[in-house]
Amino acid sequence: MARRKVLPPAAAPRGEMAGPMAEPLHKALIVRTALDLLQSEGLDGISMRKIADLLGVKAAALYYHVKDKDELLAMLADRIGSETELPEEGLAWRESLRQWAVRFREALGRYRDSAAVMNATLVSGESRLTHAEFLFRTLSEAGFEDADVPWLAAMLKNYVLGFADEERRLAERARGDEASLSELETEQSDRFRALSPERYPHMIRLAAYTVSTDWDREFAFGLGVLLDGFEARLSGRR
Amino acid sequence: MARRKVLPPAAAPRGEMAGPMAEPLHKALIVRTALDLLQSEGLDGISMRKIADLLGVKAAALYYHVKDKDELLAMLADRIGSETELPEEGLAWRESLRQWAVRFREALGRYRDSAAVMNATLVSGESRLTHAEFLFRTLSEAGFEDADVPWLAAMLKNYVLGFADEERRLAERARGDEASLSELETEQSDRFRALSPERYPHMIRLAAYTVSTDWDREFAFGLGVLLDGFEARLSGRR
DNA sequence: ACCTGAACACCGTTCAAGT
DNA sequence: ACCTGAACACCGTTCAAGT
Repeated sequence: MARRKVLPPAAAPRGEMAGPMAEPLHKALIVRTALDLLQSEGLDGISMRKIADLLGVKAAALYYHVKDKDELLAMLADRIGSETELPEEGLAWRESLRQWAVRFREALGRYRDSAAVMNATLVSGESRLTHAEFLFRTLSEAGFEDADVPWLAAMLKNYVLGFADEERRLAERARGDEASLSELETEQSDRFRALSPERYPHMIRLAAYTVSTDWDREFAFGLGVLLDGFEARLSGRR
Repeated sequence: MARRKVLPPAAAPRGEMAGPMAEPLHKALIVRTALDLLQSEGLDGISMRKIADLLGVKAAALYYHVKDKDELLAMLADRIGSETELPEEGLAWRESLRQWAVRFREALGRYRDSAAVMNATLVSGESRLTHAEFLFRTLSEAGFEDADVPWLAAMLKNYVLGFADEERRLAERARGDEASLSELETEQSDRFRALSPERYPHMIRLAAYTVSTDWDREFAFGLGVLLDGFEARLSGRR
């Protein structure tokens, strides 16, 4: 059983900056490899054994550096989250939250199954805490009630994650089939036409809108609706 | 390796009603057994081999009745969805949607990891289609733009699913630890106290609100915010 | 300190063969 | 028609042992 020799994906920075408390070099390497694997095979394709293989090492070796797979996934989630840049200071709260959501979605879009990875783990790493702090601050300064702030923050986060997850599910259906886009659409509209017109009249009438979706527009639309709801809370209270 | 003999969970109704086109009796039995397993062990604990074991049969036998595990999960999702009763006719759209969301959440609450099961599969079964039709109809009759209806329906569905999923994640943390509720709360507030006050001032200030949550109140709150957003769309357009 | 060998206790799925 | 035996190609994790 020949083991294919694999070059580590982009050599780790091993400069003299590495002080005494230097972050365990291999942890970062493992995370990066796992991220590559996530990209190429998706969440289901990620396994301790494959990661080890890519690193030219036995699976057991990983457990010297990492507690278990869950810890690894949490680190992945934090890495993905860390790629969202916070909006600049001084924006109005609504624009600030809007930009955060847009950028968060973009970051999620850069990795396969990223929403599922985020959902599989609780907030723990530094980057995700920073994002929570940003949301809390923005909402507080906007004048929302203290008790409402964590709830609103969760809603916004869940909106983006839920949206990204749905996008992924549809994208997954397209993968594998050759003619990804148009074929999927005709297939879906066939599914709609097969429905009983007496039982599902509205679904059939609106089939056209469901079948071919402009994801960017849908995301912006939903974000607007959600932030309108936020705003209502604000003007209602004062 | 003694195999424990297990009585099938509630004998299947095998009356003379079973005509020539009778639904394959065993499909229903498999689904019920899987549902029991979901309840007792959670989504991760569900496996074809365990289901077969509970039925006193070999795993391979299941593949005579069911295409693969994904199909089984989709059937589970549809069963869970089917336990949501639609609101009565004649309610105002807002109250109708509110009730639907409350009942959907209740149905999800009756099974472990149900939100994850729903998310793992696309809408396909009859019950989920019926729910979609209900949402489409209610939104259409409320006067929303045709193009917006599917998007709004998705938002509401995703709100409930996201909420239920978050609830589950927190509940999972509690499981296993003995003093489930209060211990979890103190543990969480310890995590907050450990945060750097310079970096996370708002998170620390609002820790009390994050730590002990009244899930019912939070759900109702978020639902109100979301429907406010819907309403804004309506009054803006006309 | 860091890694391997080997094992344990699992998976989903296929398929020829039995009844 | 319905199920079993047996195999294939996988999993995550542990732990004594090697260097």
